[in-house]
Amino acid sequence: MFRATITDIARELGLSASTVSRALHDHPDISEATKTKVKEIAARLDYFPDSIAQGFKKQRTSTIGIIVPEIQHHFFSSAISGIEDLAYNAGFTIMVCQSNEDYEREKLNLRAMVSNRVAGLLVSLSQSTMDVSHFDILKKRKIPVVFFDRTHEDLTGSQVKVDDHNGAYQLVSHLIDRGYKHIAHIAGPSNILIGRERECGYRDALIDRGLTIDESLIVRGGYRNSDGTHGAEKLLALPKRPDAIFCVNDPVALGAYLVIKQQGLRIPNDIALAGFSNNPISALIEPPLTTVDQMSYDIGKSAAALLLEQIEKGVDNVSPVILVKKTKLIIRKST
Amino acid sequence: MFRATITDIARELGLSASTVSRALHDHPDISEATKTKVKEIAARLDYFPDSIAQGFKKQRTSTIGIIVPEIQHHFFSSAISGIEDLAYNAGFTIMVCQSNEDYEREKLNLRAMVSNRVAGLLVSLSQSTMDVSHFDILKKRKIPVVFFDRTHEDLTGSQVKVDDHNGAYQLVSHLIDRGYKHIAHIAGPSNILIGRERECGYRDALIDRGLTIDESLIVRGGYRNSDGTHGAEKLLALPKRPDAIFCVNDPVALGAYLVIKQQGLRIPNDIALAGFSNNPISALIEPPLTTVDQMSYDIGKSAAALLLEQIEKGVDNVSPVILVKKTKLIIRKST
DNA sequence: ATGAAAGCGCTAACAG
DNA sequence: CTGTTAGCGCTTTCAT
Repeated sequence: MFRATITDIARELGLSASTVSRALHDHPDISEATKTKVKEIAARLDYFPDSIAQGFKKQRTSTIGIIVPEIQHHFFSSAISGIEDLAYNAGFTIMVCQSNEDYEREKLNLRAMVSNRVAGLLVSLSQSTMDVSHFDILKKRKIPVVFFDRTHEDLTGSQVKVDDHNGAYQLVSHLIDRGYKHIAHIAGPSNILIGRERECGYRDALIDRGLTIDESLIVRGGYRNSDGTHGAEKLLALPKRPDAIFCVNDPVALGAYLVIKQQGLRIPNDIALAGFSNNPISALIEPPLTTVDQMSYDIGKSAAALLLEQIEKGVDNVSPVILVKKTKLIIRKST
Repeated sequence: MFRATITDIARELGLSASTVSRALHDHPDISEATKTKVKEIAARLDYFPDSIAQGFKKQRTSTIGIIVPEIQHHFFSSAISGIEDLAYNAGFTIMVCQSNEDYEREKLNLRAMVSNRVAGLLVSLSQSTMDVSHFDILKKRKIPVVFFDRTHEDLTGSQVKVDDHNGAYQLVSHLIDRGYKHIAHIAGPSNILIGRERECGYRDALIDRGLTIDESLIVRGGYRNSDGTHGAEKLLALPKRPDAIFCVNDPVALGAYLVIKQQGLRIPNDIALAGFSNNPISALIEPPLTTVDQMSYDIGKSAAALLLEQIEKGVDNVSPVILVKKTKLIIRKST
């Protein structure tokens, strides 16, 4: 039940705590001789720094906070994995909260993060977040933040996302090329940019190819499985059934997939289906799903890299950027 | 750039910091009048406690540490989600590290957790962890810990897992009932208990039903997708091909699934396939996979509940338990 | 019912 | 090259 502190090492060697601290940090002022001695004793006593004490003193920890809607959503768990890998290599640990798509919980998560003096924050918004002013506190406290994937137009910090508009545009163009004429869209909520941009890509593709937009073919929901189920049920009940459905993301597409199968319809013969995100599961269903690769792991890594830069250089010395990654259309048998 | 502290509130009211601290914590000594005043000012100044300072003072934070092999594995991300939900309700936040199945990284993760003075730790071992003595530090520091899913026989703390032996036994019995005679097993590494117990369940089921065990039908690997691929390749190249394969978990089964499909074999007609964990993906492939439900989210919640109890009552006042959850056999078309 | 004071472990002026 | 000192925000014992 003994925990070695810097003072223990100092006492052992008849040095001061500050010298030991400096030696441990390879401060140039300290002689090689003492550095060696200090490190020797440190190793012998199995000393390792108390991150909490350091964080307290320095007013900032080596922890990166992450707020996502749902941890178990593949896109996010994969992004978190990318963040963790990068953070680990930079000597940071991650603290994760999930908003469960709930605005109030997102606000509390944010407080917890600030309260824990995270060095920086990585955020993907909940689908129910309309107002983003709670993030103002970060600017006030000079806490670096990078938003990824689920962003909002009123946000001022850096952002990392894929080119949602273009990804959707390409996908819908592909559907048109295949000869589909009545292409429906199960859209996301309009407060979150990715939802709006994917819908916009969908609309623009139709318009550019001379097709008319039928508003009854656009149903709006959230980003979850169940939203796909409900959306598909509505669409399939339409008097003139669509011949293709483009879903705002893969979880929604999978929800739709189940409904289509249940109703005994064949994909793509009776109705084509496409998603967005390229979850691993989409390659394995039968038929495999056409989708847009969103490079979740890379998005996580890029967002973390941007954040680390801000942490290192100071939030005031880095101007916010919006990093837009290219998507890749993955054509499979569902279209 | 102003952050209200307890001292600010104290100054504002002409009180001492200690009184304010007590008022904020609803200490019985403090009069209702001052409590009200303090809370009023606290709200006005948008005060909220500095968790780091609290943790520093109290020698323990309100953070629960989690170490898992891979965050993006559905079983783990789902368990983490369960942990986070429970932790959130109890006023804790979670800190997550992934070992990437690497023993050395697991050791460093552990240090980071201790260094961050987590209130308690939830651990699932990496597949390369043979020796678990690095966890001794937790006992020395009296840090509560609960191991879940991937455990090891030398571990002393509490554990939460499913009845792996029975789950495998039931599954293999089902295969025998179906008439399969040459049932192969792609097994996990033997250092981790779940691997050994699932294998044991497999062996016992065969023996109890009077079938002989053919060691050449047992191939050993890890817990990842690629292990399933390699395992299946070996098994399918055998002179006498097995008529069924039971895989140590769903990711491995999916790796095997791809190989079987690639080789043009039909499931289950040419060869049956079964997994373990009931990843959502396993219900959606064609044919859907027979598997064993492992209730990942619940395992996470139960482990977290056990941990919180230890944190609350003190690690010395709770005797370690091993919680074994019942599994549920999910029979689908792949068998 | 409230205050004074000490201290958790570490770092960083400032001083020598 | 090394030591002294102060203090980060909070809790808690001991006074009053």
